[in-house]
Amino acid sequence: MFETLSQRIRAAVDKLRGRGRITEADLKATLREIRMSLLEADVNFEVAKGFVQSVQEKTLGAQVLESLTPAEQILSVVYEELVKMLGGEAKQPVLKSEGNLWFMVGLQGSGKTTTSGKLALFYKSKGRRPLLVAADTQRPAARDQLRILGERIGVPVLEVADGERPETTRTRIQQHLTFDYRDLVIVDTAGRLQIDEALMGELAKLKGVLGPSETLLVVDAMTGQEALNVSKAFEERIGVSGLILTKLDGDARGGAALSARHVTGKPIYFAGVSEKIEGGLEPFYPDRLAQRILGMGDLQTLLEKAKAAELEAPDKALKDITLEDLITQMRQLRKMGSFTDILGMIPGMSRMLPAGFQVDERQVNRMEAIVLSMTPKERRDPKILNASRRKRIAAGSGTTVQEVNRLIKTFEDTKGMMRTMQKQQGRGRGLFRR
RNA sequence: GGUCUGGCGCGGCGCACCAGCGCGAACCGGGUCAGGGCCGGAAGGCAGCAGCCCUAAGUGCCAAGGAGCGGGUGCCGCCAGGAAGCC
Repeated sequence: MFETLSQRIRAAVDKLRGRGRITEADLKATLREIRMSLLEADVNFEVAKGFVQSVQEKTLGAQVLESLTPAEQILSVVYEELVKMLGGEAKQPVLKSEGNLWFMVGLQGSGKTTTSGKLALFYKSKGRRPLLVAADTQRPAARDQLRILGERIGVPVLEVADGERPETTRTRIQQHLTFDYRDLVIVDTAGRLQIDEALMGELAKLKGVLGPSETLLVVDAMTGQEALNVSKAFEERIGVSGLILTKLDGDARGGAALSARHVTGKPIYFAGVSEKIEGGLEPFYPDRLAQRILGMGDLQTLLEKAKAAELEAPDKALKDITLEDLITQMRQLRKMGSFTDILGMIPGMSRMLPAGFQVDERQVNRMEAIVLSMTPKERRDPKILNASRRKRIAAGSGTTVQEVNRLIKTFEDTKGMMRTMQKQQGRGRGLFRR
């Protein structure tokens, strides 16, 4: 998917490559091509228009960075905007520690049932205990499908009876939970080939009775703009909290996927990337998709260059690592094994480490908890952490003020270290940033 | 009779009280509370930060609706006053 779009955008930008200067006319021509390719990819007209416009504004207003060619700069703006269009930060549905009830809605053929299975497996592998509910009261075949799926992935499936009333379904779910405790109930609702009033009414009623904590709309990415109308209808009649795009691996043009976030205003939680149940569903990452569209290789180097350029720009604030980066790194290292072992392998690293840097998994979890207890502002700018804030964070994360202090110290040290390394050789970046 | 003055009405413009919409609390608001914590042998409980949702004081937008205020306001309407001049 996106191959055509990807090629066309890159071709458009490539034309500017190797040029030292570009005029506004050049830019306009490029943007026009990008817009055309977006439209051809079936991106919503308004979205495409807005996209091109903000790229233009940003590009014209951009500060000229010496180390980047004009083409590279435009590409990086396009990338940023693309990420924004896709929803910016990746979002995930809210998971409480128990009593989660998720409603899967969508048209028949959107892959709703398969997706329910994938979701169940996804969370099962994360240590949750899911329960699938086959809630199509009219088509036994749909229930069979889910039952077979459930057996395959080892997740129990509760089937409704033909014409069963919502109240009965609710009671049966509750009964099931008393003898087999489950913390995530995924309700696979009935689907139709098209939107019809009767179905909507039924779903709305079932939703009212069950009171789901999330309502996930499954949308077939291949259906193009029509998918957006479907989304709107579901949002109006039933209310949707997030989207799951399926069949992203298909050869469709993908415009719907690109516009969905913008048009519906709902975050895309997951994307179905293969027909396989195992690993066929991935959390939706706007930045990764954007990278795929624009071509990974180009972007990797480009983003690094752009960041480096920013670092060198004298008055622009140094783009330091943030507390979140620190945690991401720690998580990765936690997965790989002992922290100190890894660092020890890097020549000269061990002596740069603050004393007492030994970290075990439990410790990393606690550090993570500390960061997670901070407000976004605090994570960005730890300087504002005064005594009362530290006290709050410690209490909220189940740690002590001393531990909070230690984390901040570690962070500051690391930051200092990064700066030194960047200044010294502009290399070594790879360790703490990807 | 008009020009002129005053009052009322209508219209316009301005203000912005209500309504509407948005933003809005690190902790010292509410809900939900991931992560982490606490109690417990366990089963289970409990407190609770961030986030998210809601809300307060605020604050911004709006000026179509409700209530009102203000004019170097209108070749607007009605009433009243009229010294001189002018038509």
